[in-house]
Amino acid sequence: MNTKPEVKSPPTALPEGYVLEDQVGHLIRRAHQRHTALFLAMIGDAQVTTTQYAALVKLYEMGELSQNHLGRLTAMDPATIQGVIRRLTARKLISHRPDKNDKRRRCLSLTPAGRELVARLVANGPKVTQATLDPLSPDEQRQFLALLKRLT
Amino acid sequence: MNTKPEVKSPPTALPEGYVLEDQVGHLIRRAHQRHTALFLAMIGDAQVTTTQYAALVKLYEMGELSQNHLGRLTAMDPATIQGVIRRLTARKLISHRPDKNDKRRRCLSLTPAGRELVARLVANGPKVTQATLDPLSPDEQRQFLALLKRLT
DNA sequence: GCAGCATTGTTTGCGTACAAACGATGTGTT
DNA sequence: AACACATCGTTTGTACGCAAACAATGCTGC
Repeated sequence: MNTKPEVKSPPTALPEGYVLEDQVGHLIRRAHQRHTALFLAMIGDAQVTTTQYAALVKLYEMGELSQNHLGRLTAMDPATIQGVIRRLTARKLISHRPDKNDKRRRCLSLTPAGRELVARLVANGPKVTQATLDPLSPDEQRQFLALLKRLT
Repeated sequence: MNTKPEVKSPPTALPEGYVLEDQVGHLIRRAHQRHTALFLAMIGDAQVTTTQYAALVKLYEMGELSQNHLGRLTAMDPATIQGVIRRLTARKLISHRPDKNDKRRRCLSLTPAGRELVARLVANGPKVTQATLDPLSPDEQRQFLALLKRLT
């Protein structure tokens, strides 16, 4: 028993009522962790991450897109979307061809396998959303989503 | 003639009302991105990330902690907290000594420089929180935090 | 035409985030 | 004591996330 029972108050106290666990940033981070875990557990056997899923769904929805444009639509910067697309291309879920009018661009689109995968995974999308929001009542879920949407 | 001008509707439509941008996961991810950006811009000149800040504040508050224990208190798994502590130790903000009773443990604590830094940064903590929640009214902020807290 | 500026995509470097496997140590059971 | 099992911290490998710098290409104004 060498640990002193009272290590409680630091030399300088934290600001009144400042509790790390109650800070928005910390709560958002933990909610994000929880959602990611639920997603990976529920989305299906395919090894697809949340960001990969977002890219695939957006391509499914929009058809052909340039890489940076897709990144903007899914909130990924150019360096990040580059890696995501590289991995999905390596798995033959995405194909690309040069743009006719703009030699800088890569026109991205889903392969048949990619379309098939999205069609299969998207059925589980709402289930993941529901599981994430499960601790809240339907009314609270609507409130939460409305407020969260304004914080972006 | 196989070039179809209309790439609009995918071979199989997405589920009714399924909009990627409205999914909780996507919204939480973007809120997290926004908060991180605000934090880095507002927390001060010190090059400290959100997770490093969490570790430092928790050590300030609790005194001496083992590495994994600190990880649990800040929602980081052993592999993640290891990297965080390694970097903070390299910057001489954290020191460690072996535990007398348990040879597996590293007893972590803040150095004087670490305590000084926390005391300085923590003053900006509430400002970051406020900036993050700024789009909401005070009432909405309370609602949002109460709901968010239940999603963890 | 062309000079300046913007955009596209790439690379490097750093920092989370987590799964999986590992060696060392602690603990509880028999 | 010996065994099984849990916990502590580490390492490796993969995947975001972003800053910064870069070359290639496009665009706009003069």
